[in-house]
Amino acid sequence: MPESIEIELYRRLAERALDRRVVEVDAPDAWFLKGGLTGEGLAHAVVGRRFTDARRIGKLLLLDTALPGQEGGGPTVGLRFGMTGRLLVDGVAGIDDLQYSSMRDEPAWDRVTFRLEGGGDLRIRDPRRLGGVQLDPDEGRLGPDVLSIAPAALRDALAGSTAPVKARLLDQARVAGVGNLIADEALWRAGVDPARPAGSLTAAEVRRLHKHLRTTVDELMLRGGSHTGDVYHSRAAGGTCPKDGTPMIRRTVGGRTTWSCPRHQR
DNA sequence: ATTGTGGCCTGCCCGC
DNA sequence: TGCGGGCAGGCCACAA
Repeated sequence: MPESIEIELYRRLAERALDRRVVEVDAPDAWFLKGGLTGEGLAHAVVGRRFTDARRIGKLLLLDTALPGQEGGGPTVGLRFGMTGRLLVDGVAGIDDLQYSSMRDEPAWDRVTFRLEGGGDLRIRDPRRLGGVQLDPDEGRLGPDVLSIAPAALRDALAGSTAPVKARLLDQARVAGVGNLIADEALWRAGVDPARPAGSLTAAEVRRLHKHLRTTVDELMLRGGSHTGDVYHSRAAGGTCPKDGTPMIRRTVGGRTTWSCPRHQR
């Protein structure tokens, strides 16, 4: 599913749409528009403007707008992809292989399309409609981004909490961009039990988790997705730990299906 | 405030 | 071969 890794790849793809005037907006699915936004409101906000910047905070993709010849001043379009949303620019997909979604070329799943001058478009295609589009989303609600979080910031995000460390990692207000697969992979690499109270981690464990969070995201980005982790294929019945061969255990932690190694994750 | 739970969405997979 | 019940998880509303 799209986590920060996939959204970052989407962001890079979205840069192809920069500095091209939006000539039309097609938003056939009212449910997909969030925060009271309507199709008319979205069209009014962006038609005649161009996207000036493609930014990302966690799993939120942000497209800034401005009138031609101006630096800014237009609203910001926020795109969320849920777990099955894909971004397409000029018919090119940002991700070839998206777990739990469908790769079928099905235009009926296009929830919002921005048509650009000279042909071409930027569209969000989401079979399960778990994503959404919003104007000027509150960026302040998101914690530091996992791609750049500092050790001290991770420490602060975990300190003093009785919630499972995995739940804290998945809380976008604490750390932005960690999804279920990255959380399981990083905790597995760091040898930390996902169910441990977040505040119970020692300083050394937090440093270790920080290191593995960062390297996990970097590596999986190079490999092409959040489903390319070392432990990914062990997240199934009968799966064994790639480190020590111990049968993996499946639990619900932080409300999410969680796979971990009972031997080396402590 | 913090933490946990349930529901939303629907294509796909599995077993019958 | 067709059918139907679970399943997947990001996000939000709500409860305690």
